[in-house]
Amino acid sequence: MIYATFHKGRALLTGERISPALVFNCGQAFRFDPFADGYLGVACGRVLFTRETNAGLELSPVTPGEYATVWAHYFDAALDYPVLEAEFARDPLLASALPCCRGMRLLNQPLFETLISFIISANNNVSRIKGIINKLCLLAGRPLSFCGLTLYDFPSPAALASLSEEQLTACGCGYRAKYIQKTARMVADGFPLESLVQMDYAAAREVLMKFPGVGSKVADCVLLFACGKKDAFPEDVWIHRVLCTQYGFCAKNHAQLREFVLRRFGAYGGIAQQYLFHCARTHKSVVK
DNA sequence: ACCCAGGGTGACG
DNA sequence: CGTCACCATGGG
Repeated sequence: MIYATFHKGRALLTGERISPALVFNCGQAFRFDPFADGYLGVACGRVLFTRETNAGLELSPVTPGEYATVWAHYFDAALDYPVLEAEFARDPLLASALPCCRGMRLLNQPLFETLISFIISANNNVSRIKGIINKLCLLAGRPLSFCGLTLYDFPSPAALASLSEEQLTACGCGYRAKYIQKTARMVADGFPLESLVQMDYAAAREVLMKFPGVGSKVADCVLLFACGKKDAFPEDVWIHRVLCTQYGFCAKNHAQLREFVLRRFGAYGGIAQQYLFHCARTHKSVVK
């Protein structure tokens, strides 16, 4: 259980450990970077500075109202991670991944931003993904000020849709420029993205995969990181190697993967995936 | 020069 | 349903 207290424009979260370094560097979010003794970034249209202290996780600038309406959900405060991890620990292989994931947490991120970000992620690496997104924000995002600095919000669907393919290519989008433009236009033209949250996993996935540049893996990332579908299990090259080498299961298609994952990890398989993914990526030799 | 990165698309069997 | 060439881009 997470408890929030407030003092002088800051929120202090206690009860469950949340590590900004882990949360913002595990490949789920691309807009937070080290700043001073914490991490600074933009999410949900606001600048946020986070800092891990002995007392807990500090968030600023945050009012009690903003925490209640925005950040509690963003940091997935309703889900008890220690309880979940205790459940995970019953799986010996997953248990061995827990130590390198202390303070891990899945964020509930804005839908449009997540959709575009993971279209960009296709056949790409994290540092380049961050660079591309940063340029898009600089070009078409609303400016936000913080301590004399100017940061930029992620572009609205309309703002992103208004960019030319040349502008998108100039940001480093490469062959994904067309996908981004088409997807942004579909959303700007009124596609009800938020309706995905109410749909079940299979239905929402089917809808998402109709967007250009969204295939099996990107759809699962959006479902897990922005639609609250904790059973979505994105399978990239890393997690494929983990399942294959450690679990002796090499999925041949999505149906088979889903069956295995549900049986092995249950309704929170997507979170298990994130733990295994992060552990594999930080100890490359284990699986490579 | 080659390989890889949180893959998707389209063509073809 | 499965495979496979191709797709920009930058860093190792």
